[in-house]
Amino acid sequence: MHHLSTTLEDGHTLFDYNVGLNDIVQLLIRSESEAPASASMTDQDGEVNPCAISNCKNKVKKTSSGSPSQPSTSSRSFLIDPGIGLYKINELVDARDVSIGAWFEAHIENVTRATKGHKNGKAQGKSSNTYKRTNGSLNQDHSRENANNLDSTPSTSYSDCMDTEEVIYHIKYDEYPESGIVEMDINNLRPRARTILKWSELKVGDVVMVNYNVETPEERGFWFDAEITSLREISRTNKEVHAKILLGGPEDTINDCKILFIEEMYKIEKPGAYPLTFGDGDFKRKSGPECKHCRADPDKECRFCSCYLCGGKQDAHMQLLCDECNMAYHIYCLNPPLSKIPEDEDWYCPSCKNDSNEVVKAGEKLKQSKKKAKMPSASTESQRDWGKGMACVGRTKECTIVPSNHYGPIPGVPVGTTWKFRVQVSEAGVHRPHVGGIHGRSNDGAYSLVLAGGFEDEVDRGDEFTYTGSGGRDLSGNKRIGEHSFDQTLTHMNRALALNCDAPLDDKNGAESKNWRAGKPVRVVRSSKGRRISKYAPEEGNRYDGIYKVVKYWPEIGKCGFLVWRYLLRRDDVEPAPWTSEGMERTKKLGLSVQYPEGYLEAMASKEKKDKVKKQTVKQEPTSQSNGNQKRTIDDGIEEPTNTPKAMRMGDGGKGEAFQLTQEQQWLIREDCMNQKLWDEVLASLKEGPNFLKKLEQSFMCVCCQELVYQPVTTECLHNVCKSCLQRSFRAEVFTCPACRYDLGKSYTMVPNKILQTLLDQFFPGYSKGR
DNA sequence: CCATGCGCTGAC
DNA sequence: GTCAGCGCATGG
Repeated sequence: MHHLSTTLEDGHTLFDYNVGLNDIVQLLIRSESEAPASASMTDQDGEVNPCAISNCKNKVKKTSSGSPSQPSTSSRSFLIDPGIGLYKINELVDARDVSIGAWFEAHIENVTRATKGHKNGKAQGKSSNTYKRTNGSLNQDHSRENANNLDSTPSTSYSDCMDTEEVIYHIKYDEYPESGIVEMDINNLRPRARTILKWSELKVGDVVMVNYNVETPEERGFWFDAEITSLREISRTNKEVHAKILLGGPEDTINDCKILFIEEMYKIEKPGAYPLTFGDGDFKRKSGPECKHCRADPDKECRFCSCYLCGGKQDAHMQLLCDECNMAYHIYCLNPPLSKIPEDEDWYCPSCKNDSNEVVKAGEKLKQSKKKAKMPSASTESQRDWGKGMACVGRTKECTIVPSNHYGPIPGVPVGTTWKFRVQVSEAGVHRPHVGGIHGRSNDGAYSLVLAGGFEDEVDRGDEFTYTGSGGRDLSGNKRIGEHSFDQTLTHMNRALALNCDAPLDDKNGAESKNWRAGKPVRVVRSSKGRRISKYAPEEGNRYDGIYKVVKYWPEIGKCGFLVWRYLLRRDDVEPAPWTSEGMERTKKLGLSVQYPEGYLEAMASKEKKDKVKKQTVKQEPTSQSNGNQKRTIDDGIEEPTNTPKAMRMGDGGKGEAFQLTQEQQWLIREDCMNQKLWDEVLASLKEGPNFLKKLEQSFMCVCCQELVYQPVTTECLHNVCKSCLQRSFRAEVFTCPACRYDLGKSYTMVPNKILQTLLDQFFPGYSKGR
């Protein structure tokens, strides 16, 4: 059983929630109308003495059974719901010097668990009375007639309650000389708080009640006492608040929690010091002169009914109360004044009012972000829909089998693979930037580049080519490429590419490698745009041509008249180049052809068809409008294109060349006997060539992180989960298999499957980088 | 956050 | 055919 408790000033502990089913707890009740300072209420140990409550007998409400005579017993059991430790007394059935509706502090002192089905529980022998919860409030059950004879009929209702599925709590309080039955309205639990705080009043050191959105490593969704430790103003009505969450004893305190949201904010003062009449929600907009707080005493200052602007209490019916700060305002004191009370439910005073445009209402999407507002499109009146074509689309997929800083081939992407658009090349992970020519990191190296014939003075001999760095272009006017207008420097991507060369970096004269093959590998993509200077460029789209190495790099004055950094790259790949006869044969075998974005060809075909129709019958009205919201779709043509190009039917990957396993891989697969079934399935797709790797990736995907398993633990139930994912699960005290919920047991030892890890590292080189 | 960028397409 | 100028991904 987990206790969440709060220590009161008087040293008592309040259990705030999570009192378990059938728990028996001890409860002390004290009256707010009887000052706790009263000597009769506090004994020598400083204990609150509940006897004080029964001292006054002038307000007696008799039970339906009539007699208020009480057996002298030392304990009582009551039913309450778990809560904050404060319960509202709705009905008094015994002498209490309190008025109906007053708030009491209930002190849960001790919790013991009663066994379900145990008829009398621990309360047996002592008196016990139980209440059953119905309709969300506590109603005394049919044992009420036993109230005056509890000892003789100890809790017939107790067993009744046990038969129900309701959660029942027994609260026992000590040394109560006269039996009394207090009905508790558990739906109206209020925090032990006294003063409503508004943001402006909140100070470091205040203790407030918070619930739900508290960022703590513990569970959410409960009430906490939070002692404010820091405050930072974000706006007039919003603050970033950090607090110390007080769960229970000092060891249960969580020191620095960011409070995301304070549901209700009350300052907790001395327990029992303030009549708890606030928070009923009915003083938002007053209709009469009566104020709950000052009782409309004209001499009494009251922030709830004195106009914040004129200070007057008059014309209460013309006062508005701010929903945020609860301050009162005469409608005629406002600037501009209002002629009548607004119909609208919510009203915010001038200092709390927010721009309604900034408010995100239920069901609405977030308002345009700052980023969006800063975008060039926000400040032009251009009507062009940039999202319609391929000019400005975003990715729809992301390559995750290798990290973005992966050197070398992308597993499953053979040389010769061709994509129509650069964004697809990015999605495949072959060359990530949409626009840039070089992908790299200035302190690491370059991973890939695109040959697109941007510089006339570049030479391409297929297995060797010269390349020019980036920069030196005038990009004013929000361009992505532009005129050469200044010298390039060996920084950013230029520096990255230079680092690939197996020679110490020299940003003045350049450098040449002694052993060019020792340099870092660069994936090279040739674009059809390069055709103007190179016969090796593909006819259409962007083709992956394999791995090259940087042989040397040097600065020179280019044809453009400015200094450029030039690089010599040489091919170093076992896969044949696409333009060789061997390569062409392989391309054919693998069925590699230009890949188009999903739906692209259909859309193009349907657009062409429409254009024809338009041309032929100019008078005819267009049939449908294209959907501007659908990116990646030139047109939402539904009809099947009449002559779908061959490439479409090919799909991706293609078929033909079977995937070859090395001897070692075959042996390792046989050794991984726990995954034999999975391997059998995967090996069945060996003949599908590149699809084999896709199948492999699917079969060994971790159910937790949805990525290829890393340091896989093969469970007894034959599932593969990343060790770190499984550890996370165990930390959350979930000791079952994440895939099938098979109980692994708390003491399960996680042994990574090294054979599987070796295999996956071979098939997907570098995938574990950054994991 | 800001700077960079060998694409892409509708409008002219 | 030419060209302005956009979103987006990426690195720093």
